[in-house]
Amino acid sequence: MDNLINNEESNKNSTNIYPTNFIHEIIDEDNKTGKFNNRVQTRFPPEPNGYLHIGHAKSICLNFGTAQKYGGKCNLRFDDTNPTKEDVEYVDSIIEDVKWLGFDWEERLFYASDYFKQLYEYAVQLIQSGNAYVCSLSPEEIRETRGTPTKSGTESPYRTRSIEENVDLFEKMKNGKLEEGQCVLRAKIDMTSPNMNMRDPVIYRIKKASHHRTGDKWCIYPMYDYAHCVSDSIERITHSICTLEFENHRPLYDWFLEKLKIFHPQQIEFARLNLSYTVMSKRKLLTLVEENFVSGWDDPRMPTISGLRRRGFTPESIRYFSELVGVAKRDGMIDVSLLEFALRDDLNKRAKRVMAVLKPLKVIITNYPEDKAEELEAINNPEDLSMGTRKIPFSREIYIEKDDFKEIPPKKYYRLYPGQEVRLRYAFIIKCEDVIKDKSGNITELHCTYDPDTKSGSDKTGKKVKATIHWVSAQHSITAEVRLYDRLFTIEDPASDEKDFRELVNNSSVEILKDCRIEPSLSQAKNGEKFQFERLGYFCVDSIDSKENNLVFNRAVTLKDTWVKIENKSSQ
RNA sequence: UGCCGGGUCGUCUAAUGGUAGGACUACGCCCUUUGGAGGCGUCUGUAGAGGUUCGAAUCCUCUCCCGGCAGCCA
Repeated sequence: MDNLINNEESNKNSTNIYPTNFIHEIIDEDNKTGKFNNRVQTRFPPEPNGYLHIGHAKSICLNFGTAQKYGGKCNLRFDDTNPTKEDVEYVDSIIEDVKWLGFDWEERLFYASDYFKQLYEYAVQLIQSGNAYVCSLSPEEIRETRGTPTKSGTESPYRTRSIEENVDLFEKMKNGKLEEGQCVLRAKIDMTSPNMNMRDPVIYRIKKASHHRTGDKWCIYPMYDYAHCVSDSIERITHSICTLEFENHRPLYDWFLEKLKIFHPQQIEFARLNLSYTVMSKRKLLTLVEENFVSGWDDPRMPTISGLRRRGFTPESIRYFSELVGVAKRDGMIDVSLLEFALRDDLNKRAKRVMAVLKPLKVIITNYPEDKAEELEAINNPEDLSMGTRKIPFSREIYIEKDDFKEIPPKKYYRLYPGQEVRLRYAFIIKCEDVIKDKSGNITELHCTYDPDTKSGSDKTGKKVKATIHWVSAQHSITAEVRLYDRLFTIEDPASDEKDFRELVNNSSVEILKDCRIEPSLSQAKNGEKFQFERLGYFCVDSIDSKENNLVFNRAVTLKDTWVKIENKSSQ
């Protein structure tokens, strides 16, 4: 009985670490039947033509996570078969991002271009077995003869060329004797197939372009459908996991491997990730970069891994998010609030608390001595007392958040207003006595009194206040820039809108605050370091623009804010 | 009008012929020296119609809806 309970417990635990999904069920079944000798080998196969985004992160976590769960391996393989679109800049960024996410491909860093020679030889085999031919139709003619989804295509007049002629022409293609567009190598399958991918798809095309790895060695390059399945086969991939749009390609994937009679991995498709209020297509992301809607691929508003990293996301939070979204074949849209939840959940446990005033309002504590300053003890993280405490300076003049004062308090407003008392976090209870304004009626400062007997930790007065607000000492605090980010698009699904996505960009997706006041301990903050600014949110030192004497913080995510909800409700 | 794949709370995702559950969101309450965190609770769901069955989200039939496919892109 005890054993049974323990087993159930441990099963539960392992389920928590590796949540199951339909792909793992397939693998379980394969392991039962011994299909791949109980071996599990996956791969993450990006094309180096853009930066990785959160959708790729899901795929990375799935592929590496699946390998981990089954004691297998996951390769990193660049699908670099189109030199005109690819670049080492992207290779480098992808390597950095996958590593940062916490995954290790050990020595298994591969490129489809590593296999160009083998791919070529296999193509010759296809010709020799009568399964491929060189087609001299123009690109336009190929398109015209392909038919449409509802109308079958017609066979190319070059389909019946002799094997010798095909071998000869293919060699000429390889040797640069023929020009781009003059001919291609095609698989000989079925021009009447209801699956367009099977209507004699192109295997090789001529591209007299320099490749970022093979240079000018090749002037013919294999197409995805051919290169991908063969690359998987060469690497002895067992489960080739890809997104739904390749489902129609699976018959072709299988066809090549059957004709070549080589190791046959199983392709499995799952639904790609869509996130609300952003776009995920590389083309659109590139447009945002090129047309300066954002500052670059790593702009903190971008859904790219590098953007999220700069924004303040942690690898842990992204991996957790990937777990939360699940894996299925149903197309869907994940609410960005789930991503934010994953980050808060992580940072709540780990981020050091600190006080920062974003929109400062000066407060003079009139009954506090002018020349006095004292140090108060603050807890670094109430969720984790092992993170210790620190000292924060307190003095007669402090800054509080403008929002924490209202001359005329709305209903349910608990913070400062004339005559009202609040506690200063880790310090004293103060009471607002006077509101000082300039000639035009703007509030310039508050005069308050404090109760010396209410010091945090040693308050014996039993006084109760409705609110605790954050603050910094005016003379001790330092100035910093803080960037507040909001969603990049104004609507949930920019891709589905009839308007061009450029028109849907949120014009106020960033607010830059230059005169924020932060507690002095922050002068030591390192680039990339993350903090909770108490009551405000989680912030990350910007890794690009922040300098020792000019700190810049990015707001990664706000804290949940009950007051905002109350405020919104009463204003409706 | 072709082929392929999908339709379970607002959003994701479980239940694999046997109590429709979880997470996020929203709302409410408790707690709180962060209006944070935490705790408790509530709301809301099997696209439709038939059928098989003691019993159907699950199997069968039909209908409806959504996505993908006509690059010498991946």
